[in-house]
Amino acid sequence: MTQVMDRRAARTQKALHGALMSLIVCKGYEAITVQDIIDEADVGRSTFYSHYTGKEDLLRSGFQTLRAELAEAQRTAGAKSEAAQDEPLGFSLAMFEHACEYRHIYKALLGGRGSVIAVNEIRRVLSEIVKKELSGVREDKAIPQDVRIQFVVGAFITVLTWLLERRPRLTPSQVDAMFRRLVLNGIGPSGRVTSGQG
Amino acid sequence: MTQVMDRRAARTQKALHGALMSLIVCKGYEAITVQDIIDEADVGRSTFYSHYTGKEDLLRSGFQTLRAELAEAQRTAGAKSEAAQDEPLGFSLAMFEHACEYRHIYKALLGGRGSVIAVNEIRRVLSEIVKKELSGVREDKAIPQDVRIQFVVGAFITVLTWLLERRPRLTPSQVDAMFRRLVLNGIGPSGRVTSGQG
DNA sequence: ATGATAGTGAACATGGCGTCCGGCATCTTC
DNA sequence: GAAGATGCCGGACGCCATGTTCACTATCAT
Repeated sequence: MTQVMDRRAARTQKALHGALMSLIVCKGYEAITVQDIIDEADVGRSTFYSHYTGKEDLLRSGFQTLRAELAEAQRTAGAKSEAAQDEPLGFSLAMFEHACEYRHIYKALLGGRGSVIAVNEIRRVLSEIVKKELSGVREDKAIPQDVRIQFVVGAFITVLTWLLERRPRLTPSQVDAMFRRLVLNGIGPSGRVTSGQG
Repeated sequence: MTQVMDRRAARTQKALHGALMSLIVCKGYEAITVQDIIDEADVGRSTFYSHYTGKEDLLRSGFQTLRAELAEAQRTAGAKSEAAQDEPLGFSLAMFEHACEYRHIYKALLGGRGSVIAVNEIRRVLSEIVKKELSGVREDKAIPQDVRIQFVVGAFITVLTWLLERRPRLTPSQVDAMFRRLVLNGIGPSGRVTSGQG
């Protein structure tokens, strides 16, 4: 797939991806038209369609890159601190750091007018990671493993979205601590529950 | 707003809402065109645009009804079992029951090709409910209240989506138990339970 | 009965989508 | 390095959905 590709084609695809990213940051995914993309990338209309079936296809193909980058981030983070290896959910800190680095893109993708496709893709990538992390955890309760996986992924996206939209200035470590607290302990045990109704 | 409305206008709006719901179940929100809606509802094109600015507006207006219905469900559920009042997150069981009753609609709205708008609206409605429920809980940790709210809402939607897409045959009670377990205790400590859970 | 209010359906302008074809830059082969 | 093959380029075209307008008709209130 990533074989010797015509230099022209490579240049075109790179330009298209870059254009899409810029536009996502500028005006959000939904509002982007194919015309915008080819205009920004400065390529012909038919060229676009000879590479991708539409803007959705282009976006999806971009997530191949993201997947590789995340895997890389996981690897380097694992090497950096071995503590992360031991802890359950060791992936989260590296992920938060990666997300903070590409804040503007993640924000546009996850927030307000983002696309369902993007969120789903992110969910898929995260699910794979979490699945591996949870494979060593005992499963004695009545909660299926896939529910647990989706629960963790959902919580991560929740915290991440909140971070991107409300508190840009927190450090990844602080956010990670919140995330782990929520996922590992929930909201019940730590805070004393007095009465349900206020 | 809900004043004496011209019988004709009322009939039209009802027909449009019904048509939208049917179509959502049939082909999913995204694939619906205005033409589909007015065709299904058997009203003129200009009539549609005299009531709503587009299909998004029609959908949003439908959530006013949903909001009222949920409030009603909360009330009747609260009256039915007083245990739900005492427990934290007493809203969840009634919500799961409501969702199971309108399974096909929720599934089309939340699942695969659903709209961002619908999910956001559902999140908003749920956030209000959860906010009230959590108002009595102490907040001494480093986790802001709004994060906690979004965490609960996210977990609820996660479990609900999973229920709708994977396990249609579980009872609301069973699903509710799973949800509470996850939200209150998390996935970390294998058996640690502080609050008495059945 | 008579205005007033609301719905009807066809036609129109707009704009994005996806395709097609003539033209040309780049790669291969000798 | 020249000539043919490859395949990208870009403008033009048809299609479809959107949202608006207008002359006309049906229903409501007085």
